[in-house]
Amino acid sequence: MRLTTKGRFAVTAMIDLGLRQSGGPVTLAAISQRQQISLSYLEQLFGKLRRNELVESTRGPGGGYTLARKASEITVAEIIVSVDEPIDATQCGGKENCLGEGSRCMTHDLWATLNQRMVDFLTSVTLQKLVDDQLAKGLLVEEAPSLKRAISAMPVSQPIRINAPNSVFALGNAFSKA
Amino acid sequence: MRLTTKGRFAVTAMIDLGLRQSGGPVTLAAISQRQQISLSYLEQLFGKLRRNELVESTRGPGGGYTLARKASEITVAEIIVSVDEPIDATQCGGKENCLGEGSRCMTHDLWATLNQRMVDFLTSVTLQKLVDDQLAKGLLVEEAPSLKRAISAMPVSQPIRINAPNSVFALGNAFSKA
DNA sequence: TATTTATCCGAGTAAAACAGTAGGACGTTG
DNA sequence: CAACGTCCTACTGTTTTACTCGGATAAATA
Repeated sequence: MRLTTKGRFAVTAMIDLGLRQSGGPVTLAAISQRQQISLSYLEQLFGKLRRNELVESTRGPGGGYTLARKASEITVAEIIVSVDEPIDATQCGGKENCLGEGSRCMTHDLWATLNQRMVDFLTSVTLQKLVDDQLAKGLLVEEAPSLKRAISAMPVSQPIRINAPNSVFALGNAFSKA
Repeated sequence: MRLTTKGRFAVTAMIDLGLRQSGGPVTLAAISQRQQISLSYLEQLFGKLRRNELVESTRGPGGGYTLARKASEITVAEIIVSVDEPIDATQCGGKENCLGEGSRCMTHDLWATLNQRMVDFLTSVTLQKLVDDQLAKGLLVEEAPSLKRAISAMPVSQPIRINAPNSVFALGNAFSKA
């Protein structure tokens, strides 16, 4: 369970998808524009989401992505582990690297429990809930333009590059130090 | 709230300290040997722990570190934020960088809540509890040798270098993907 | 006073992960 | 076939992680 901007972007994009998929497949280009996430990056993320069977894709014109299941059956935890896939447990996984003794590495249980709490929480939050939250906030989802060619002359806002690993879970402001 | 091996080492070292401080100040060299953490690295960590007033130091021979408070009054959360100090919130902190609209960046509440849950949990765990857990596991804390010079000819086990960022919170095994 | 013990402290470093880009191949639709 | 849109691999710059190194400082002991 790792928590980075990658996971946040994935969740954000999935919300966007959940909000608009009623009108057929949603293109990454559209999500890219709305959410200010670079297209190539989205392609990476959705490749993983598709391989984890959270979304389905249809290619060619008119194509795009749709949710593979109902939004109420997709959890935030699933989204996050899909894109932020866990590297093989380098800690005290199976072997003894802490101290050869029979004792687990002292904090093992602590981290395991913490992780479980995080997973539990994120599992309890469905995509549907996040979508509803957005709708409740008065966000109005305008219909996708039926004219295919109406988009060409849009001012392409430059996506801002933030290149800061872990910039999400610098979530430390909740815990400022005196 | 960031979670790395640095935080884990700090907690581990603090447990070690909590277990042995009854016999006076504990040296980092001793912790280094017992917990297989490099001395220099420990110095870094304890520098932060001291500046955050979780430990106190006495210099010179016979010196070392002691807990600045009772172990029951030190939380794991404090230890972690001390060493893994939060970088300034690069997300959507105060300004609008998500989307200029009035809406917070869609997932803002989600991350804030998750973070709070993590903090709550880690705050609920005291160092005393972890120390007790270790004692309950039958770990026997041998007395520090009263002979000062009895240590010289010990086989110095080479600390293993693991240079793997985030290797702790690859805590993903609890959530393996089908 | 010299030596040993130990904490302090800043700078430096290799490897890794993060956040993204580049360039193209492949499949649909019109 | 051309436009569209997904697919895929590889590459890159930056930041962070996880350390090491060299020395300064302070306190006890010889």
